[in-house]
Amino acid sequence: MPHPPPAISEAESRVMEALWRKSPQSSEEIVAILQRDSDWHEKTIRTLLGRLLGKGAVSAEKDGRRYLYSPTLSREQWQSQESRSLLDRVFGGRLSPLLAHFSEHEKLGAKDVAELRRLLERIEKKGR
Amino acid sequence: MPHPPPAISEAESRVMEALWRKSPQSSEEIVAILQRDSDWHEKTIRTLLGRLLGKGAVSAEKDGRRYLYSPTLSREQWQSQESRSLLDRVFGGRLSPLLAHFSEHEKLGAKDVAELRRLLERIEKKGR
DNA sequence: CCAAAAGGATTACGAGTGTAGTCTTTCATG
DNA sequence: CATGAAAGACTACACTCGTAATCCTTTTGG
Repeated sequence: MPHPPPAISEAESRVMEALWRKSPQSSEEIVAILQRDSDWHEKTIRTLLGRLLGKGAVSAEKDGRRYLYSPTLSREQWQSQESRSLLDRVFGGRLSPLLAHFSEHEKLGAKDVAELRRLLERIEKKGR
Repeated sequence: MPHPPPAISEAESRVMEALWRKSPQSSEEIVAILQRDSDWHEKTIRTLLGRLLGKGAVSAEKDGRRYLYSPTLSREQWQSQESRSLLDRVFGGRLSPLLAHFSEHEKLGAKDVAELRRLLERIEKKGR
């Protein structure tokens, strides 16, 4: 593997979000979207896009005189990286302390509980 | 509240770990511990300690000619902050997507499954 | 008493980040 | 054809972080 998985910064991840929702997209569209739900300057958004390109987290294909951008890193890959990172940094690499933490210190909604139940079921089924 | 919760960097959190395990401690002890399980230079460790002091994440009480340091931020508070941050940044602020993500993309160990089960039980009991 | 060690305070310096601004090229329009 | 707007490329700048080195005091061992 030539490239280590690119590290995406907080601000950059917002740009990725736009691309994960729809791709490919021109910078114009991306700028429009992000200006709608953030207060970033157009230049800022383009800079972030450029950095993502440099990192190889997005690719660009020429479309006439402009480019169309697409994510190279999937949202799932990114979520995995980030989750892994939290687990390793904060919870000694194990999921149980994270879960214990949530059960003790954070309130779980009905949806969370339902999801938990589904998760367990799936595991039990799979676990033969 | 005068101070927003201090942001602890990766390296700084290692120093916090030492203090969470035992406190108060002198910088000498902290340096010794961290030199044992990292390859940081003494100066580096002292710098990190100093930054944590500046951020208000640890406090120092004078003990003769030196200081004894104690954490101001608890490990649980920190874990909460970091967990919250992951959820907000990566999973739209909800726990279920995190769980769904783990169930679909990460392998869970027996311990994790057991913890999950206990968690669910506890919740069910509490939930009336 | 003096020189070295210990502890803390200050300074350093390159990479990454947030947040733009400027420069360049290229179409499109009057 | 000359201009101006749009997209991208390059530059900027302050701040955090990782990683120390240097400077200043105070204590202490010879």
